[in-house]
Amino acid sequence: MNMPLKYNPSELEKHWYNYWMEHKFFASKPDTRIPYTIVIPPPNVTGVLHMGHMLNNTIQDVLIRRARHLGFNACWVPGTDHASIATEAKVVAKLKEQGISKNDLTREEFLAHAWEWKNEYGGVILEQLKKLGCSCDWDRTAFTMDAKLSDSVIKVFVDLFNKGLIYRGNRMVNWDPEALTTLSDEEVIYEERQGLLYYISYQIVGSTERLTIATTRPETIFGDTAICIHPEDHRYLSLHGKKAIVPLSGREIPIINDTYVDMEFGTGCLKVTPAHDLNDKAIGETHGLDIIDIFNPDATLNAYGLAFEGMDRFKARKAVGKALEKEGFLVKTEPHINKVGTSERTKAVIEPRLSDQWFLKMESLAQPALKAVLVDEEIKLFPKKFENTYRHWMENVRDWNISRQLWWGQQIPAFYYGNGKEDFVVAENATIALKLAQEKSVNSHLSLEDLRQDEDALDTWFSSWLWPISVFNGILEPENDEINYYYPTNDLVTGPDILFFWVARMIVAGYEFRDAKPFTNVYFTGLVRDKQRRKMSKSLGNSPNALKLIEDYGADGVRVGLLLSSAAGNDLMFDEALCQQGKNFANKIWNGFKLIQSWETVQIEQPEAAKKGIEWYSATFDKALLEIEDHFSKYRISDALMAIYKLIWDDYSSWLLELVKPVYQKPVDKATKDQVMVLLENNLKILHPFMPFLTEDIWQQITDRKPQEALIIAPWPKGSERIDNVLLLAFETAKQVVSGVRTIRKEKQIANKEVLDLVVLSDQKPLEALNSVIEKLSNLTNITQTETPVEGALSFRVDSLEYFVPISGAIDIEAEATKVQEELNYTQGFLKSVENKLSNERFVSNAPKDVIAIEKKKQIDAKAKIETLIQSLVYLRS
RNA sequence: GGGCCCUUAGCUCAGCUGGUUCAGAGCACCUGCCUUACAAGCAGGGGGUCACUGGUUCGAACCCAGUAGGGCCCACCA
Repeated sequence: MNMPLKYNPSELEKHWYNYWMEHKFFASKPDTRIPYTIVIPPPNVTGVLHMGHMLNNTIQDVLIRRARHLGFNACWVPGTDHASIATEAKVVAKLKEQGISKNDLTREEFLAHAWEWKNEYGGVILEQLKKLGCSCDWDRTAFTMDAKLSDSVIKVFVDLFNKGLIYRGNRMVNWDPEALTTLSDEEVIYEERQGLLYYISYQIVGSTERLTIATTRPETIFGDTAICIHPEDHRYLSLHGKKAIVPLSGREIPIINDTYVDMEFGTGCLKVTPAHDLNDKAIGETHGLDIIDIFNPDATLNAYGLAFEGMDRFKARKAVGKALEKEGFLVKTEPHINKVGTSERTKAVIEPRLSDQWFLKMESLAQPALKAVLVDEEIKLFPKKFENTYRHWMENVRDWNISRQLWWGQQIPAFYYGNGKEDFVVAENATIALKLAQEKSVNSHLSLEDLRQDEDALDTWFSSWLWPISVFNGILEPENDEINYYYPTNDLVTGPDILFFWVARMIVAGYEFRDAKPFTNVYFTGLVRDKQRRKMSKSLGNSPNALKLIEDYGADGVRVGLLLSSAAGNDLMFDEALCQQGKNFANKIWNGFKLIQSWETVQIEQPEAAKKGIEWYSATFDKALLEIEDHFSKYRISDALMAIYKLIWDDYSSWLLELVKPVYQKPVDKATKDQVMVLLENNLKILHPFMPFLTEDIWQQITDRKPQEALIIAPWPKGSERIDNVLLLAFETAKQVVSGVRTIRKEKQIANKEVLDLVVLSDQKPLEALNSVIEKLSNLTNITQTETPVEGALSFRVDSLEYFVPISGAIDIEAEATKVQEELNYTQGFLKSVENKLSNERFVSNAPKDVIAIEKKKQIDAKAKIETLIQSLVYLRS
């Protein structure tokens, strides 16, 4: 067979992906096997693959492929999220480019554009996942606005409303003036901003007195409806019951008392603007204050802003400041750092705003979800530290604002039939709504035309929180076979940034709608950062092009590169060099295969060295397998990969292959080739989840295979329960001897080709078992034993035995003696510390028996070694 | 302001119930090698006061307290 010299990923990847698809290896249907299910965290439908997705989905693919090897019915459900706010913003921007304004379109027209956009670009990211090798069951691809998923959302809304958990309320909400919608608390990111604290003086009505307040937002004085002071503040006792005049507008507002005011801050006087601050609103409610909203939805000032009407809030802030200064109301300004809420999506500064919104009561819903993670441990979070964060959020969970002033999404199924506050009904559709409305209003003449559906859409997360259920249609048909088989799912792999948005809410939804957890394990990946530890972001332009990486390094190389340094929960400092390492690894394996493949076999006896080597590698493999299992069980994916990496690179390639390799152009015995091939196959099986393409390719090259023999579904190797530790230990010693000879070769510049002798100084029966291994790897003619030191030879020590390599030419006796002396000094020091320990009575009486035994063995070994060292020294200097 | 976590080799990180798997790994680095599978490689090698200070202990990277630095989450102080 002709093999290319180097591994060439791009063509092979396409080929094998098609092969897997063609034979439906990714597809899953309920059967008698145990299911293993993952639902993908659905990426934004209009998104493109970035490094976070790559990491995330590689891990999922590793888990799902491993589950397939282990014989589970593995099902990975892919899909996308409609991402209402982000997608709507993109569609609006695109329309704007075409000269179309959203305001000129009807809801239906706009949605038509949005769907068009979705249909055009919606599949892109999923196609990119295929390039990465993701083995999703693509027939199951779901979208959060598919008919069934949307119907599920509506059903759930109606259900929760009927349970009294959803309510409509006029509340202070987070308003994004750019997206023109409200945001949930979770979508607001607080940032420290340098600003100014303005000290403004207010005239007291009917007096020449003035009082000074401190504010960061002078533009909101037009919304002031009171000045508030602390009732016990001695400075202001005279002001109780008086009124003040708002500068610039001239309105009279009351001066009120409330213990909320912090006497220490600013001047101890607080201006109260109930429409634009949550606390002010609370004060306003206790004191029955008016509410004056001074902003338009886009955060420009409205008519209350008088001369500043139409001006943006930040421009208005400066302008008002100037006007106040000009009119003599501004006492001073001070630099001041405050925290400003910004929109996660648009980065716009959030404006607290009073409006009618829909809310979901969370407190009772949170209880089972809290218990499941923290008490029953039905759901495990990896790393565990996130349980603290989870607890904190869940215990202080606030009602969830679920309405958004957007069109792209599920429209809120509330129907209004009149102008009264309670003149609405909630129902799955207009027909049912009409019936309910007729009953509620006691007006049987109401018709469909009289109903107005709420204009708002639901928060995207209000559909994705159902994802693990709704992809199996478990809301609409709660007893269908699929949901009963696949739910609860097994693992969820996602970023910690959506712990609250998504993970916590899915847990809530799971218990509320299925009375069962949505998944068993949650694995949180780290954030992908660049080498300078900066978050990867579009604006910084530091995010590499994911597809370009796959082109350059191969999907397998990129997968390895990403996984190698991504310990669970730690951020991953992405460096392309890691992908290079992955690519190198692929090439290494490729070449290893090429070597075996090239061997001609003949019927000759298997060399002893090969036999021993194969035995040893089998044991090493079994041991590694246990270690790998352990890593997987703890979701230490990176460590599992590293264990395989070292197994294949060091143990398999550097030791085993070198050991069984025939001399150039000489044939090899059949047993060796066959056995090494089996070992290679086992390597491929455990590596396949990480490097699916390369491994499948080699697997199929080893021999012609039927589809049912494909590597992707090959059973995971069964390791031996008992590991031959004696052999492993003996081999370690042999390796050290080999290293010893190699070091001598290197130091004395003796070519590898030159055959050497090795003499072991020992009065005991020497260990001959692995001599064949040592001879082969060190290129020795034979190993002999002696009871006296060898003259004119270089020496080294392994454990308590001394080895001699006789060489022609002069030996630098002094150098040899110095080397021995140094080792003697070290060993004597070591012995002293051991003996100190052993002569310490408290150690002997307190330490466990086995620890003492170990120390005693150390003592004996050290003593023996010292003796041989002294002998050598005496001999060298004689 | 409250809570959680981190600090180990040049870099990224392991190090489990304190004791020979305790000072490790990968990469990077240095020195030889184009030795016929692989220079995308092979062989050999150097490198750390385990952030700092104190305590507990026969024994501390590991437990406790404090200090310094870094990160994350939560929170309405204008």
